[in-house]
Formats: sequence, C-alpha cells, structure tokens
Amino acid sequence: MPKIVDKAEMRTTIINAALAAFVSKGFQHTSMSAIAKEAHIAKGTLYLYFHSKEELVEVMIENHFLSLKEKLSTPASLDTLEKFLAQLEIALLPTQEEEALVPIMFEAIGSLFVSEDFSLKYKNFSNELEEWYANILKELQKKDEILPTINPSIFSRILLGMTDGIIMHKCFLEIESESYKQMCTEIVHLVKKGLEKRDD
Amino acid sequence: MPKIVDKAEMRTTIINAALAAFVSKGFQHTSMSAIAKEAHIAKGTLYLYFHSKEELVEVMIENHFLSLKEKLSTPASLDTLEKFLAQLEIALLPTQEEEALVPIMFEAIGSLFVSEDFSLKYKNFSNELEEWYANILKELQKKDEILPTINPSIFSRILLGMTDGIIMHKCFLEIESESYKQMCTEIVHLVKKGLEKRDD
Amino acid sequence: MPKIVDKAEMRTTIINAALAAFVSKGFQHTSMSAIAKEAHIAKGTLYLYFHSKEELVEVMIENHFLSLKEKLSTPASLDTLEKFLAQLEIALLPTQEEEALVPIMFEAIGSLFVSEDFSLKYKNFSNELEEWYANILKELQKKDEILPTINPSIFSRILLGMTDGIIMHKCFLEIESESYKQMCTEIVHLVKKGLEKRDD
Amino acid sequence: MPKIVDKAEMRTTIINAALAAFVSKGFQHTSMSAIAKEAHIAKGTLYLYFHSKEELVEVMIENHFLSLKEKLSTPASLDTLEKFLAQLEIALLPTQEEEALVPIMFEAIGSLFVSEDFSLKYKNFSNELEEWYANILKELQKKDEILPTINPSIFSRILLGMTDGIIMHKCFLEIESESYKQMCTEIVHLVKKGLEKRDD
DNA sequence: GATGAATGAGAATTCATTCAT
DNA sequence: TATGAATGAATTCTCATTCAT
Repeated sequence: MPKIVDKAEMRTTIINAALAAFVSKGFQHTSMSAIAKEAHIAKGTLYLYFHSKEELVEVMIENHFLSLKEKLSTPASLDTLEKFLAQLEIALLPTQEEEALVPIMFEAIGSLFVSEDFSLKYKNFSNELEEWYANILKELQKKDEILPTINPSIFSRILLGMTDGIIMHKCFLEIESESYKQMCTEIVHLVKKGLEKRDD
Repeated sequence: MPKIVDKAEMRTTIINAALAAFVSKGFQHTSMSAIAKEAHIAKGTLYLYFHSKEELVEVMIENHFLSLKEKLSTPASLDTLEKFLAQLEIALLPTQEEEALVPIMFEAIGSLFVSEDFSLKYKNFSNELEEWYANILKELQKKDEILPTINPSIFSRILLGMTDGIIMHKCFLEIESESYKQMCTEIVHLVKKGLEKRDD
Repeated sequence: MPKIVDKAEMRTTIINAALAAFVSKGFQHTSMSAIAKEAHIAKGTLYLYFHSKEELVEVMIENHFLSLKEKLSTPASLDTLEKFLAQLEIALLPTQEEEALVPIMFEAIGSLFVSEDFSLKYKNFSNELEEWYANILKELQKKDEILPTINPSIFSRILLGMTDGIIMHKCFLEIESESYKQMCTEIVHLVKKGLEKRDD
Repeated sequence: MPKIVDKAEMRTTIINAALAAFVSKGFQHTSMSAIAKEAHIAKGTLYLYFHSKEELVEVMIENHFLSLKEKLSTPASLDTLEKFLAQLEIALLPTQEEEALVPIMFEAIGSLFVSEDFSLKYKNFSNELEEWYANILKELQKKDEILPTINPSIFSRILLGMTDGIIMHKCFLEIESESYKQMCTEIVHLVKKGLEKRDD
C-alpha cells in the first residue's frame, strides 16, 4: 500500500526547504544533500520530485514569478493615477521572504542564463509584466488621467527596471527601513510628476 | 635572468580571458582550467597571478567598479541641470564590455555575498557613488538649478538603483537598441521633471 | 531501502587496503585514489568513511595503539619477575602486520606531528603505557621481587623507549630472525640483571 | 666573469636552510620554494646544487650520519668499561640541532625507504655503527673488562636500537630534561650491570 | 515510494622541475 | 651562474546523480 503523498505539496515543501538552505549558504554552496536534510527527506527522494538541481531552482524561480504576478491587481481596478501609484508603492515593498530570495535569485539566474530555455522564460515573464503595466497606462490615457504623450510600452519597461533596481539595492545594500520608505515615497512622487498632466 | 613580465599587464590579460570564458559559459561553470586555456597559459601560471578563483573574480569586479568611477565627471563640471542629465544619460549606456560583464557580475556577486568582506566593499562603492551624486545635487540646489525640497541623499539612492535596474534589464532581456534609447530619453525626461523647478 | 553496510567493517576493510597500499608505496606517495582502488571502491566512497586522508591515517594509528594495548596482560597477572620478563619478550616480537606498519607509522607520525592534536594523543598513549609498566614494577617492588631502589617511572620510560627502538631497528634494518631472537633473549637477560636483587 | 662560489659551502648553506624549514613545517609540507627562500637564493639556483628534493634530503641525512660517526671516539681510546659507558652516555644526549632533526628524519626516512638505494645506505651505516660497537666490546673482552659470554655483535645491535629508541622518545614525547638525565644514568647503570663481571 | 550508499567526473589547488633570459 | 616565470601532472576533495534494497 503506497503512501499517499500529494506530489504538489511535497514539491512545495522541498522548494521551501531549498530556499531556506540557499538563504543561509548561497545557491552554489548548497548541495542537494543539504536541501534533502533541510526538507527532512532522503537525497534519493528529492529526485522523485525534481529530476535535477536545475529543475528545482527553475521551478522555484517560476513560483516566485507567479507569486509576483498574483500581487498585481487586475488592470481594470487601477483606473486612476492614484490607484496606480498605490500599486507601484506596493510593488516596491518586498515581503521578507522575497527579500531573502533576491540575492539567491541573482546568483541562480546568473547561472541559469546560459540556458537559452531559461532566459526565454525570463523574458516572457518580463514581457507579461510589461504588457500588464502598458495596458494600465493605456487605460489611464484613455481616461485622460495621464499625459497622452507617454509611450506606455517604454514607460512600463522603465518602471519595471527601476523597481527591480531599487529592490535589488535594498536587498544587497541593506538600506535601512526609514530611508527606504522615503525613497519609495520619492519614487512615487517622481513617477507621478512624470505621468500627470501639468496643468491640473 | 628569468623572463621579464609586466605583472599588471598579465593580470589584465587573464582577467579579460576570464571574462570571455565567463561570458560564454557563466561564472560557476567556468573552471580555472578553462580560463587558463582561454588565456593561453598553463593552469599553474594562473595561480602566479591570482591566488584563487575568488580573488580573480573579486579583482575583476573591483576593476569594473573603478572603471565605472572613472566614467564619472568631476562634480564641479556638472554645474547645471542639463549637464547633470547628460551625465545620467551616459551612465545609462553601458559599453559592450560592461554589458557582457553584468550577468557575470550578478552571478558572482550573488555567490560572493556570503563573504562579509566582499559585501562591505560593495557597500562602500555604492556609498561613494551616492555621495558623488548627492554632492552634485547639493551644488545644483545651491545654484538654484533644482528644487530645494529634494533630499539629495535619498534622490541619489534612487538614481543609483534606477540606473542599475535599467541596465540590468537591458543586459538580461536584450532590449533592442532603439527601444533602449527611447527608454533613456524618457528616463532623463522623468528625472528632469522630478528635479526642475516647475515655474521656470 | 539502501544497501545495508556494516560501517565499522567497511572502515576496517579500507584501513587494511590503505595499509597494503602504504606498505608498497609509502605513506605520502599513496594517493586516496590508490587506496580506493586497493579497496575496490570508488574514490568518493572512501570519503563516506573517512573525511580526509589525515583522518584515515590517524584512525589507522589509533587502531594500532589499541591493538598494542590489548596485547598487554593485566598488571595483576604479572606478579613475578619471570612473568614480567616473559611479557617483555612478547612485546619485543611484532606480528607481521605490525612490522609492516612500523615504517608507515614513522612516516605518517612524522608528518602528523605538526598537529598539536595528534602529538597530544601520542603522548597520552605513551603515558598510559608508562603507567602500566610502572604499576607492575611497583607491585613487584612491594612483593620484594625486584630491587627497591629502582624508580618505576624512569625504568618504565626506558623499557618503552628501548622496546620501540629495538622493534624499529628490526623493521627498518630487516634483521634476520635468528639474530633478532638472540637480541630479545639478551635484552630480557639485561633487564633481568637490572631489576633482580643481586644476592638472591 | 663567473662568481666564485664554493660549491660545498653553498650545499651546506642550503642544507641548513632546508633543515630550518623542515623543522618549522615538517618535511613534506616544505616546498622547494620555501627552502630557496630560507636560503636566500632563487628556486632555480637550488637545482644547481641539488638535482632534486630527494637528493637534497638524502645528502642531509647522510651528513647527519657522518656527524654522528664523528662523535664516536676511536675504539682504541675506549679501553675500559668506564670509558665505554661514558661514551654511551654521550651518545644518549642529542644536541639541540639533532633533536630538531629527529622528527624530520623519521618523516623523510619513512618516505625514502621505498627506495632500495636509500635503505641500503641506511643499513650500511647501521652496520658500520654495529661494527664499531662490536670492536670495542671485543677489545674489552680481550682486556677482561667485561663478561666473555657477551656476544659483541648482538649486544651492539641492542645498544644501537636502545639508544635510537630512547632518543626518539625524548624527541617525540618532550620528556623533561631532569627525567631524561635520570633515564640516561639508569641506562648506563643497566648496561654496566649487563656487561661487568659479577664477582668484581 | 523511499532510502542513503555508491559512484566517478570534475573542481580547485600545489609544487617539483624546467628553461628562457 | 643566477633567476623566477612557466609548466602540467598529480592530489585532495566535492557533489549531482544513480541504483540496489
């Protein structure tokens, strides 16, 4: 009688364990053994759920992408500049978990980028985000909430790059919480000025 | 007398070879053997110039930092908002070499960040840049070129994070040249709006 | 379930293989690869049982110490000078295995002696042996079997040094069996003269 | 115009440097580089005087043997038991330099013993010593100074082994000076009893 | 399904020796 | 002669992956 195991649940457990291990030792210095130990399973069992270390980390990153997407409201609900800016501010605040993930992500992504496959996924994800932002901006333009001269696609890319850069600095440089809040406020202010119609 | 070698030149040669190897295979998948081969020297020779792979990559990154610093004009010469914005635009355009370095940097930095030593260096470099930006902004405020309400330190951090993020996206996502130019123009425009006094 | 292995047995197997390899090539000229080959296991497997070459040789030496100790009778049973001398004669006759070990021991011990840790263990073992001998001598003095003027501790150290030296010469110089027997007889005789009361 | 260098002197200098280096780091952990540095010459220069590390250490050991031989008085001068015993006592007291050499010797000898050539030399040296001792004992027997029943050859081997063993213990076990003196006295006493005619 | 012992390719690093200058 | 840069074989050790139980 085989044990009934929820495969998906087990994968999640393993990914969380892997994440915990990566956070404390870094990606490349964490062995599959260490991950197994952290997950309280045997090394061999790991391979029943992930065929390789690479797959494991790819799924982990994909999950991270998905969770980021889930944080995004539906475009429809962001129908005013104010709401959009509020969303931006949220995007700038990583949860503690995300924050821990960032250095790992960089290390892992760097090493995964040799794979054409992975970099494609990454680009797709980025494009999805860009579209999401662009759609919102287009809607806001239709509603005359923001400058009509803005190129939604270009501006979206800027927002994405900027957000990632700011978060990255926060995570790598351990910017203190108070300063970071000011930075966020200022960024929102900056974007507001950039988008809003002058003569309001 | 033994062969006379310009030690510094040799180090540069090796670093370039390493960079080339890293670019084609990624940092952690590049062995010291491969670097030696790329540099057309023996494995042992490598160790005459760098005591470890870690040292090699650290020096490589430090060199990158230095070359970034050298790109910065002296603060004194940036005495108008226009000049400052021109500098910003330059900062957003990585040379081809820098562009290749970026993914490597992330992979390596991720793995080096476990070392207290390295992360300190990184923070120091970041702080230097911040100061550099902040000094310019203060000068511009004195000269009444930009809004007095701006907090130079906070705004500098934003510029740094933003710049890094935009460049990172360019490098990882292979944004096409034309779009990227538009992004740069738009960013400069955005920053201009954020800094300049409205009622000019 | 994975293969069930008697860990202790495997360690013994490996140690024997290592010993065989050391005997034919010397300690420092024997690589871990060679030991693995001799033990008919993979290099990696070796490291499942011993974390380093140093640990392997330390355990090997410790085992040797233990087997030497086990050769010693209980002090209580050596209650006459004759019995004591018989024990001494036994101590002078290394088994074939021990004989092979001796040159290895010297080479390894020489190189291990840089480690404070190891030299401490070695001294402790030596001290134990000294105490063992000294206790016997004290008992024999109590029983008026030997000269009361003998200093048990000093005499024990002499016996230990002498024994080691004689065995060492046997092993390094390949003294022929017949001569060696005569040497042992003579030594026992010498010690007897040194210990016994003249006017018996 | 070539520098005039006394080849023999240079070899001595190098050997002393090597010895110093070996003492502080052990034989196998001392590289030729380190020896060169200690001798204040270049690595390449080392090879002008010794063709290999092995040759260097062999010469070093041979020198040690020679200096030991030189410590021996001429047999003719040891014409009484008392004089012989005095010589024995001297043989038991290594100079500070010799003492440092002993652990090195063991490590090096162990590793050199794989070479048939070297072990032969070692045996020859040992045989020479044995003969030297045996000759003295024979002379003493002729002069009726010691027991005629003693086998000079066998007894010599015992003395040699014993001496080496005692010195070895002193060097490895760091026996304190006072105890060691007592041991020496006791050994001399022991040998005296073993050799002298009872009814004196 | 689960286990963890076994594997062996491959990594970083060392160092005796050579050789161009 | 003297030098020390260059070499590359050899070494120790790691770890992703496999597989017998």
